[in-house]
Amino acid sequence: MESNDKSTEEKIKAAARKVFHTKGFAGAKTRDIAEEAGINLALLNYYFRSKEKLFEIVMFETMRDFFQSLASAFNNPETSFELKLSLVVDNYITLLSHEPEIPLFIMSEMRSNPTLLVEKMNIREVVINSVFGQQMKFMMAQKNIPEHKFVHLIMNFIGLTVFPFVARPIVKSIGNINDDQFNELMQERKTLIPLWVKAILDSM
Amino acid sequence: MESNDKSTEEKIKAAARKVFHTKGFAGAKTRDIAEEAGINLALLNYYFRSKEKLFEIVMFETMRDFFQSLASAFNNPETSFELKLSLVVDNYITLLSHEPEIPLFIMSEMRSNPTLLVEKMNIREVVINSVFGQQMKFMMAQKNIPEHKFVHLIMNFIGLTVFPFVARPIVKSIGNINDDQFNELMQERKTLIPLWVKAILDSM
DNA sequence: TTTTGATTTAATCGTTTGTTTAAATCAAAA
DNA sequence: TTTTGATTTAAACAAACGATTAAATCAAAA
Repeated sequence: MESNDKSTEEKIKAAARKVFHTKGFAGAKTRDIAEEAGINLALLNYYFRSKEKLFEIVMFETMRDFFQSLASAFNNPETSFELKLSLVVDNYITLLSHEPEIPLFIMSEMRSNPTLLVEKMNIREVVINSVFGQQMKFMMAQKNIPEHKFVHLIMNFIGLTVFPFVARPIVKSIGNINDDQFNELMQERKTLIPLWVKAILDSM
Repeated sequence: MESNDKSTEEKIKAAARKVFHTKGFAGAKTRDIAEEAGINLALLNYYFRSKEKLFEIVMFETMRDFFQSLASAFNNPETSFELKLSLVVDNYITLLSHEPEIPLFIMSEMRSNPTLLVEKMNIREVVINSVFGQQMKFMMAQKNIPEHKFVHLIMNFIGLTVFPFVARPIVKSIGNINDDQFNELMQERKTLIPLWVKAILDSM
């Protein structure tokens, strides 16, 4: 009973994750999720009280997946700034190669829910107070780069990594490539992005 | 009569643009649009046949705005590669400072409509066959940069420019800044991004 | 076996939402 | 002024959708 419980609940959650990620909250219909999970519509409301409740769970777990790999890699005190850079890029591209819809999903839903989601997991703390953040500020001080450029560099770093997944249809069109070739390009970026970030740093 | 026609039709289209841009197709309700336009609900179907039809018009005009400034700047044969780079970045950041929701809107709707929209305005032609594209390939040849890196460079260039607007809530949170300060940062990027792109090119 | 509580289903309810209809209003032409 | 056609509105329809209900099923405990 218990094992089947978990299985059904997980099955619904996995289906909800898939449908919410690809269609967004407003575009996802409870009947779509039920069909995707292979269950009756009423089961969805039996396990989770409502569409909203189910969505909150999916959103929370998605953001956890998305920011947790960042946070853990950012706070390893053993590794150098350069190594952490490579590790984070590697983690992200690996994660997004399996679930490429995550960034667009998060950004889209944030536009409807501007403050609430950002505050829940306070990204500012994760980024600024992390070992990585401190190492980066130290390096900027060494190179006489003004403090306010910190945000620019974070934007560049995350943008170079995440943007291709957000703009995947356009990228595939411009490069005239399929999904496999797109993933190959992203694998290449694991080594290229750290080089580019360093080049940007040196140019400032 | 005629002048009032146009005025009402434009008023509806402007309202639709605003609501579609911020809520997406599925999240936008025809009643929201009617209220935003200050008109009766039935008027929407009187001027435009349906929600879908109205959406198609908004989407077409939005993509035209978004890619046309690109295309025209890309195909000026007078300007050098470096100057074109600066002009395109400047155009884009100016446009997006006024309508920051456009990129997220386009990307979100593409996920529901993968092929149709990309094919309509064939971005590949605009980018690859443009003077800018040819100048870039020439420069890459001079620097012995392998051809397949072309897509990487385009991703970097557009990503550095567009991504901050897509991730605006997160950027504002990380930088602990308000909308005005965000726009200031974007103004700075008008001069910074061309420098960074050159730094990236030199590192390859 | 019978009982009990959890799980699953079919059917339906009430609201939202896109669209239509029929009538009212208005501005210009006759 | 009357007429005509375009414009606008109030009201309602029909389908989609989120949620609930009541009954059926099933697995384990008594």
